[in-house]
Amino acid sequence: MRSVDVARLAGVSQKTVSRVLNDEPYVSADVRRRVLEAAEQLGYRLNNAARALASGRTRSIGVVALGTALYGPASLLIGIERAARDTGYALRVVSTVEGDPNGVAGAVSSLLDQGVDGIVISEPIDDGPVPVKIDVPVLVLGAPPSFTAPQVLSASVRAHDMARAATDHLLDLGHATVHHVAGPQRWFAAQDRLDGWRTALAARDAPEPPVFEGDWSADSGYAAGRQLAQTPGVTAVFAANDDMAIGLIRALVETGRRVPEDVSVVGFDDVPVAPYITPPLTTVRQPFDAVAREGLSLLVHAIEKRDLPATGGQPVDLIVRASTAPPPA
Amino acid sequence: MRSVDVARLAGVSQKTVSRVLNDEPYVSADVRRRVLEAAEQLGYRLNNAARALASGRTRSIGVVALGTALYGPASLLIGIERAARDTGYALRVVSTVEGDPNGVAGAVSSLLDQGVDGIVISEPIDDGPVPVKIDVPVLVLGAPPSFTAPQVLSASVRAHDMARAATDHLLDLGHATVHHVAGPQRWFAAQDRLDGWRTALAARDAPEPPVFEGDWSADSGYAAGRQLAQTPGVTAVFAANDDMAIGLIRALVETGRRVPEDVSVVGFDDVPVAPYITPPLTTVRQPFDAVAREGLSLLVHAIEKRDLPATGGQPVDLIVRASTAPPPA
DNA sequence: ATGAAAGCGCTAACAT
DNA sequence: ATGTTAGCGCTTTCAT
Repeated sequence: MRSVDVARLAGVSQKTVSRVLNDEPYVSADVRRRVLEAAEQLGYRLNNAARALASGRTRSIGVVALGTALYGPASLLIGIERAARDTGYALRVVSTVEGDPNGVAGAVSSLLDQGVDGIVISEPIDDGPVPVKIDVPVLVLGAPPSFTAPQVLSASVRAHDMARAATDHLLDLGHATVHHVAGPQRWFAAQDRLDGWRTALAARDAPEPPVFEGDWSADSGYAAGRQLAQTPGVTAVFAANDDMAIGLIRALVETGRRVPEDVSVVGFDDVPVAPYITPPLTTVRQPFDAVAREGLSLLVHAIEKRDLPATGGQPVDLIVRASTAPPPA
Repeated sequence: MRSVDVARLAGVSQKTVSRVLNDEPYVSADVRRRVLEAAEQLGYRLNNAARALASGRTRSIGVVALGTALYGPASLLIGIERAARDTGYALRVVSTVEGDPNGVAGAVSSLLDQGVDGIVISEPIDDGPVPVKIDVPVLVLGAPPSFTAPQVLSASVRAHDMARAATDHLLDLGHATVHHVAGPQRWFAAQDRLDGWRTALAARDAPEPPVFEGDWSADSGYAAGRQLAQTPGVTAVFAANDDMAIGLIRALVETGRRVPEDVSVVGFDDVPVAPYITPPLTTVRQPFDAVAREGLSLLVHAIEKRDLPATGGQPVDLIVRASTAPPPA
């Protein structure tokens, strides 16, 4: 079934059907109603391929996501989906696998093959340059813009500020310094958090202890914890995500350290179980939805060159629970 | 740029370019090489909209996902993406929001508007009938087939068997019965787990205690735990997911019950932090990737009417850690 | 306010 | 093994 069938039934031209279905002006109310009725009756849907071919626009946005169910990336993806839906764009998703040599470049290329009006690269890993010629606007969420494209937009997830707030919280409590269990440094997200931590320490002239680099897993947090437990003078640790914080706490407790009496721990993300582990975890919550909305409105603006909605910066959301306390006397 | 440009550069007809780029037979090696070179040199990509329009196939699969970052749904989505990619289909994602009156029907409709060759409905919520005429094959993951479509396939996530194994484990340990903290019963996934639990109890003639219904959150598990703590005779609890199990354990511990000495707890999912909470959680691991691969190969088969790869059933993966033990004497 | 005609860039069907 | 000819079902452009 095609729009001509609808046209015939409504007694108008095919073009008029097109006008009505695209909400174009200059259609009389009566004709509009008749067309809508005919379409309804026929169960007609516009053919998207034909639309895309004729107009050169696909009305879709491609997302390069990380192929992981980790809370942060997964939440951001959900946020992007919601935001995209609100803008009227469909979503095409490709994910990159860690260690894939093609990485982001391959993912972007596959989106370009599919045809998209814009691309979102969600918290990419630092894979080196992306050697793909991109001719649509690109939004990079949570990484420095480093792509070859006519328009590269970026929206910050403000991980730096949040990491700084987490570290400051510990410093405010009286700790002489704060240790850091970092995420894998190939991730920009991990780099940002480490930088924020570093900035906070520097601002107070606190010594910067060596960093433990994990891989986001509770497993790696646990390993870091075993080492930290043997390191003298550790009274406060900032972990780059909650999972590592949880592994860390487990290691600390197993080796006889009390949390928070002996060692304070702060996580990052505020995963849903954070309030229910022992002890309830102090952490910082990322405004995924706000970041996604803000970023997508930039992207859609770039695609359509339309008016840009104002965006208010999000406050950093530090959630103090029971895993942090002043240092032991 | 169009394929004719490539054809001109390679000195062949446009159709030959089409042949080469679609890996069709009857092209000489030499011509193939020349075409590929010309395409490469021009940075040419096939126009997907034109392809779709001409062929009637979009080479894409639509997914109706749940708009949540919960570990289970998120993992399944990742699995679907990976599996789809392996089959050569692009992915279009729409998510349903809990409580959306349009629900699955709206999501499916939007996929149909976009144009997809097949649809995957991932662990849907029981929203009642889906009043959409679907003319492409539909794969339903983890729910009874209840859609109007020419071909409804379904792949089981085997939650029933897994719930049964979890319950059996507790019964094997000597517990007289097992309490259940269920997921929201509007979710088929929650219904399945409850059924599996019920089946296990019935098979041993164990009494079936009243069920606590949570909402998957640690929060609701905690609430159930506070109540369970006041219920006499509770020595074993099976929670429908790990998050609820974690909240549950917290409540139990807060009210002076030891886990597992007084009360054993089994979760469901094997979230990454499960080994690191206190006590390490006994749980059952879902084979998301296998389910997704199996389901998608069914779907692709239905789309292409091609040979169906053999699929081996997945064994139930019960992971016994420290949260379960025999009942107190 | 509405319509007619001309593509959009491919694939399908049919030559050769 | 390669080329030719028609569409696919819309939107665009230009009339009216």
